[in-house]
Amino acid sequence: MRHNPDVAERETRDDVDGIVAQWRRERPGMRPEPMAVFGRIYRLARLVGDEQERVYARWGIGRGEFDVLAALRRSGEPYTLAPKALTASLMLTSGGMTGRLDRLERAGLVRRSPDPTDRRGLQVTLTDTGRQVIEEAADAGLAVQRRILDTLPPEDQERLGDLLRTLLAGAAGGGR
Amino acid sequence: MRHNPDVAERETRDDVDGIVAQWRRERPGMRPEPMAVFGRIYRLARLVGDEQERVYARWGIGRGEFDVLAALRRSGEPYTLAPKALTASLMLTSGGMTGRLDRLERAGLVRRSPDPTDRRGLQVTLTDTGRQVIEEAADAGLAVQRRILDTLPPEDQERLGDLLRTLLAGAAGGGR
DNA sequence: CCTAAGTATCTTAGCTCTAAGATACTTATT
DNA sequence: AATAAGTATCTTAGAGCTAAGATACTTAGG
Repeated sequence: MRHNPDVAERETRDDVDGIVAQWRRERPGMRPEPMAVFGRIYRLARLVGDEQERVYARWGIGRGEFDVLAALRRSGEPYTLAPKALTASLMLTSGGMTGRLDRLERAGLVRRSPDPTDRRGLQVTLTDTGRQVIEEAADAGLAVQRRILDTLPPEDQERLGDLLRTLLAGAAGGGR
Repeated sequence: MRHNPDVAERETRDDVDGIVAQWRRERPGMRPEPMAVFGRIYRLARLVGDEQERVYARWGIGRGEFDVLAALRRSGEPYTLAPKALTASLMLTSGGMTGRLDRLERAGLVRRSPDPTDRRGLQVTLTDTGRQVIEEAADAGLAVQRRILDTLPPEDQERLGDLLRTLLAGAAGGGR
């Protein structure tokens, strides 16, 4: 089907184009064009996300743990944040964060200590091992992204980032 | 921060730009540019996906159930597919598909019947109610996508779809 | 035919998440 | 001070997924 000579002129059809065409055939008047964008966004998120997750497994962590370690590392010295801040920036419930921190602490990648200024609170700090793990895993995950992104020439990479920035602003702003 | 006059000239910074800048400050030489694309793809998938899910809830279904009903509806008359085919096209394990079909059958949206030509197999068929639900829910979900996509002018919408098609081909091809 | 290998579906155990709520501490009001 | 309201974290129950494997049927090879 993909190599049908009838469509050789525009050899850029993919599964998503097929789905859009099916809807058009089944329900004329539906105008399913937006699916061509969001269908691909969903598939890319899943495909690339799964591939990055397989890479992170080398260090014994999943995507969720990676995100926590990355937030701590990015925050700079002393690599310390409150669970509350992590919960907010990773858009997670407090229960989910408790679980991630339990796993990371058990693996020796973070340390929990009491907040000296507020006895309700905690501080979560990257251990030396944790810092080493996140730096190696982040480089490996980035290499996965770079290899896929290099399908596009540099000027298209930048143009794609710009279009997505605008779209994300529309989704984040309008969706409340 | 977003309305800091110092950055008024390029008033297009978002959270993802901030994350990229943090990595650059913390680890010079990391070249985190690909995150500007994939970070936004992940966020869009989550934000728009969650919003569509809230819409589907009006009909008592989640994203998973929606995808099954949509695959059946798109396939055309007689709206029948084998669980095996659904499992493959939705990239799900057989256990996950069993669960979705159980819920859909309990809700009266699909019917399971034996495959007349292969006694190992089943056929899953959309009920009349199921067909009505998927048509209404698909229109409502599409409206969510269209509202967000219309942040971009029509020519950018098309350009974005083309860039994503190329990127998805690179991810699906290279990732094996 | 008969056996071995293959295929389709369901079952079970374990994982991670959310939603709701409990606990413990802090801040604001009187 | 004393009380009420607010905040940070953890706990619990339930949903939906995957991985592994059980069951039942089909197909291929001798």
